[in-house]
Amino acid sequence: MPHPLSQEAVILNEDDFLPGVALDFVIFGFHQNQLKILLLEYSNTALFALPAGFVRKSENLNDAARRILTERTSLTNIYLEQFHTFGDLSRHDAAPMQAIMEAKGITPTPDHWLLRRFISVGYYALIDFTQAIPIPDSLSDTCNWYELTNLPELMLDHRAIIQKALETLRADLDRKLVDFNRWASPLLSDTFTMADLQSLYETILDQKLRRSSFQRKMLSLDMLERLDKKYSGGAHKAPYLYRFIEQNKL
Amino acid sequence: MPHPLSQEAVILNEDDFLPGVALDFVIFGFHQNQLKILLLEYSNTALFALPAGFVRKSENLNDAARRILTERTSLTNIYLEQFHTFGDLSRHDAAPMQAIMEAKGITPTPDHWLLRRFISVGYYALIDFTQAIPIPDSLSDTCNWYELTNLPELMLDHRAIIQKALETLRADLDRKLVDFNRWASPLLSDTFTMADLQSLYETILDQKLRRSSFQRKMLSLDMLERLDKKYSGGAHKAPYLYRFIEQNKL
DNA sequence: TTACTATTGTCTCATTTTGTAACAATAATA
DNA sequence: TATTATTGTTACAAAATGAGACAATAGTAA
Repeated sequence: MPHPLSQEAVILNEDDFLPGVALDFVIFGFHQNQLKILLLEYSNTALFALPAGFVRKSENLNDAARRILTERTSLTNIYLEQFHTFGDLSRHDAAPMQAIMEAKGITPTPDHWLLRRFISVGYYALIDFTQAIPIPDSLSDTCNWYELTNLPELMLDHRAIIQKALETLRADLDRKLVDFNRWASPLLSDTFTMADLQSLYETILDQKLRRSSFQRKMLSLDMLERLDKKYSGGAHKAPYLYRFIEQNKL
Repeated sequence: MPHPLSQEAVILNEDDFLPGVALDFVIFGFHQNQLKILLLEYSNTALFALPAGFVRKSENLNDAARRILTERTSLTNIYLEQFHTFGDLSRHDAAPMQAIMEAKGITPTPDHWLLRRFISVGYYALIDFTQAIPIPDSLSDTCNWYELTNLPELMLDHRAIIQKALETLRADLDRKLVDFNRWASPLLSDTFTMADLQSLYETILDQKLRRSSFQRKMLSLDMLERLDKKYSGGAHKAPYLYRFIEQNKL
């Protein structure tokens, strides 16, 4: 059952959007040692695809990215980063989109604007996937989380786009972690333990980290504020809770 | 005097290109401790701008970038890197382009495609500016090198684009230096001394580096091949010459 | 109450990397 | 032959990181 909000988009009007430009999103969802990705599934086509959208004619590129991200996840104020723009001719294949539209009962003319070539600006986001309410777009049936290690068959070059996003996220992690607290990003809860943070790192980087080195490094970044202890009920010493220092305190 | 090649482009046809997408180029030129940038000047307008271009309908984005770069510099096989895509509404101002066209004797209709909004994909390149033969495009009078530390007034957000390109180049320098020898990039001559290489680094990073540390670091990267000494005629010990190790030897 | 266990915060020491300066080698010149 | 500027390398200090040990402690089991 498509989300009611998505109905209006069926009448997506070519004239409302910048021509030739699309946005593709690699939305990483983290929770308890799991890293997932938000994908759309199209009816009767067995095609999975990254969430995507277009730029309104009087809308900033980055604002369009935030708008679309909110439309798909129901979340606002999300950590969002542009990582690459894709423009190979091999990306252009009208067939999948045509199949998708026909599955929705639409018969596009051969020169329908959605079948034309697009340059695609790639963005990635990182959120807690339990916080989001995935909402399909007008042409898709489902919008769900899939494990990064076990992705279904994807449209066109979408797997390569995911790979590039993951590499960028991994390379940027230290530097961009500071930005997390600029946004009310629901990635970690407001307070968290050092083990929580380490688990986030280990899941994204897909490698074990040394506990003492990790703690030393994180504390040296001067971005964490130590709070009270957390009595978790576990049969062991209680860890401290931490919070990202607010921007105006830095 | 416009270059003869540029005449054909006056009849730049909207139908040949992808709509809505432009490419902007920050072409860094290095030579003997100087870092310059290639800029176009438009007739009777006192407007300077980055070289730019459009993507043909049956051309890869990156191929378009190479083509345009060659058109402006007459150089092929250049180290070229996409760094960001710009899409703010504030970038869209038809007035400068209208002034430029009118200075060329063209009176565009108000909805002329060149006056519309574009999303701009930014690329940077790094070459030896003595190797290039700058060629103006169809709308500009001159195409010349300007010192990075003393740039003229630029159109729109072009100064911010340069700043972003420079930050990216500086951050990528170590990692991307390896790519130099994939291309027959005329940045350093085929063989060079360690001092030459250090001078390149110091000019781009705009900071002095320690000689012994630099040498140690460069040699540890295992990308340089030591050749014979260079007897320069200077009253001092002759330095070794180096060359980037060819890809297939790595 | 008292062991016992799992986890935590911190410390120590070894290793590696980097910063800094010194040194001898040497190619031209005076 | 002495002098000078520059080079390649080494030596040592300082800093960063890797790897493990240790005591502290919150619960559980006896």
